[in-house]
Parts: sequence; C-alpha cells; structure tokens
Amino acid sequence: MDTSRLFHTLNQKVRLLTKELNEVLQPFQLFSSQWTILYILSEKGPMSQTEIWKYLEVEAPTTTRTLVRMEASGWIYRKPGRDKRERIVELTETAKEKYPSIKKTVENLEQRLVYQLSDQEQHQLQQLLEKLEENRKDSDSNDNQQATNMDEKFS
Amino acid sequence: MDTSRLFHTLNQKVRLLTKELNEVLQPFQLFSSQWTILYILSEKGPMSQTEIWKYLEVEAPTTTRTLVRMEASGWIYRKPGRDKRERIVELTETAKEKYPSIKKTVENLEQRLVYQLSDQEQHQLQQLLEKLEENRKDSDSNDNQQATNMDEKFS
DNA sequence: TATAATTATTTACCTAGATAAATAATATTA
DNA sequence: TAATATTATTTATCTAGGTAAATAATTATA
Repeated sequence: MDTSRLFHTLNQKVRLLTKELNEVLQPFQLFSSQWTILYILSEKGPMSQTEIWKYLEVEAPTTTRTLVRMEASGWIYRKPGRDKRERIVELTETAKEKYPSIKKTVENLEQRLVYQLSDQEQHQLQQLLEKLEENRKDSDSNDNQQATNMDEKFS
Repeated sequence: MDTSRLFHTLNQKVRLLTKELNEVLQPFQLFSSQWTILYILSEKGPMSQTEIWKYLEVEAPTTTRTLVRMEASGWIYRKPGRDKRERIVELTETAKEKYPSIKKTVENLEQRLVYQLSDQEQHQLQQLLEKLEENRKDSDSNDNQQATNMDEKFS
C-alpha cells in the first residue's frame, strides 16, 4: 500500500473542502473555523473557552484568536464564568437568527461533497478515519520502531 | 448519516497527522509542507515552480513562500528555466544526502498512523477519499444539485 | 508591429494551525 | 499562611493555507 499517497490525498481533500466551505460562507462574512465555533455553540449552548478548544481538539491560542475576531464581528460575546479566569462564550442574538440559514447552506455543501458516496460508504469512511492514529502519546516519540503490540489500548 | 461529524473527523485527523509529522521532522529542521516538496523533488526530479504547485494542488503564492524558506535553509536552489519567467527548483546536494534517512523517519510515522488499518482498509480509505468532491467547478457553484454522473473523469 | 492577453512568479495581506512564554486567578501544600 | 503548583487565558511568533493584485516576460492578435 502506498501510504504516502494516502496521506497526500487526505491533505489535499481537506484543503479543498476547507476552500469550498470558505466560499459558501463568504456571503455570511464567516470563515471556516468561525463556522465550527458557531456550530458547536448552537448545538451545545454556551461554553467556556477551554471547553471549546478541548472539544475541537485545537490549541487554546488558536481558539482565543478566532473568538476575538468573532466578538469583533458580532457573532459572540464573552461573559465572566465561575472564576475570574474563566470566560463563557455565548452567541449573540443576530448569530442565533442567522444560524439556521447558514446551517442549511453548509449542509447543502456537505451533501454535494459526499454526493458520490452511499450512506454505507460514508459510514465506512467515518470508521476508517477514526481508526487512524488512535495509538497516542506513549513511548515518547524518537524510537521509531514500535515493536509492542498495542491492541489492548484501542477501544 | 451525520455528515458534519464526518467532516469534523476529517479535519481533526489531518490536523493531528500534520502535528505529528512536524514533530518527527523537527530533528531535521524541516516542516511538513517543506517535506512534501522535498519528497516530490526527490521522486520526480527538478521541476518548475508551477509544476510543483499544480502537482500539490496548492496556490502559487503558498509554494513561493515555502520555496523561499527552503532556499534560505539550504534545501533547494532555483535556477533559470526555458523562459526568463520560469524558475526550475532543484535539490541541493545536502538535501539529497539527507533525504533517505528523513524518508525512513516519515515512513515509520506513516506506518504507525495506519497501524490499525489492514492493507485492504487502507485501499478502501484511499478510494473513499478520492470519491469526495470530484464533482468540480461545473455549473459555477450555487446550484447544489449536481445531476450529472461524472464517473468517467476518474482514472 | 504595436496592442492585448496570457503565463510565471512575487508581494501584500487575510485566516488558521502550532509552540513558548507571560499573566492573573485559584488551588495545593509545606 | 506563605510558597508552590495548576488553571484559564492571552501575547508573541512561527508555518501554511488562501485571495487579490502587481510585475515581468512571452504569446497572440488586430
């Protein structure tokens, strides 16, 4: 199996998908990563910043910056949390109003992108992707030969 | 099928893979996108800049910048092409010397990442990924229903 | 052949990922 | 309680993707 081709394809696809997502979001003055945050806040309600970046599996500074932009453009606001450290992120009223139509647009795009995949194939793809890289942070890098069988670590 | 979850997973996986790639490349003072260029120049020989970005399916300015960095750090040099416009990119001697050991390192990483996938599953994943979004640039965006079957375009 | 269009590359400037380190607040512990 | 560690967020600074527009060279065309 040509593994490097597989990773090449993975990268290319994600780049193209992000590009198209940005295109359909442009009329709403939104960018892909901002959409992601809009989405989870809509689905899950207000969250602290830490909850957001942990959920999205990105780093904290990345999230901070995106939130600053979204606050400046009126999508979210940040109110004090339980601590003086914590900040809770909540959607503005206009964000909540705009959400349904944006969601429809994104769903349309996603349907177009998976157009050629049957429902079963989509499930397959999901599962195969989830099987990638689940052996995390063990013998800290460097020794490239992972001789140990780590099957028992995978759920 | 939860399509948004599928795209979420796709994005997360690619981010994690890139992160790990950067980690194993760090000892060589290389970054992921630089590795990609090093790889194709090693496999395919000298290429013009346009050939590079078309092959990688990224935009020209992205490639320009990465090449500038790689030239500064001694991985490549750029010599005149057939035109006074064109520039041909070629690996330096030190790059060629270092390549085999870097390649081994990356291959080890890739094997670790696909560890849980059988050969057949890797093929499946490759094919499913390729089925994503192959309906390109037709009736210029907006009308989301792509009725035409375009199977014959895929090799 | 002068003008217009195209091609190859670059520059300027966005968003978005990362790491390292700073700050401020809170929690732990000696 | 004072000192230390942890937590939440931010700031600074990288790489890497994108678009729009500039530049210079070449090709096509009126």
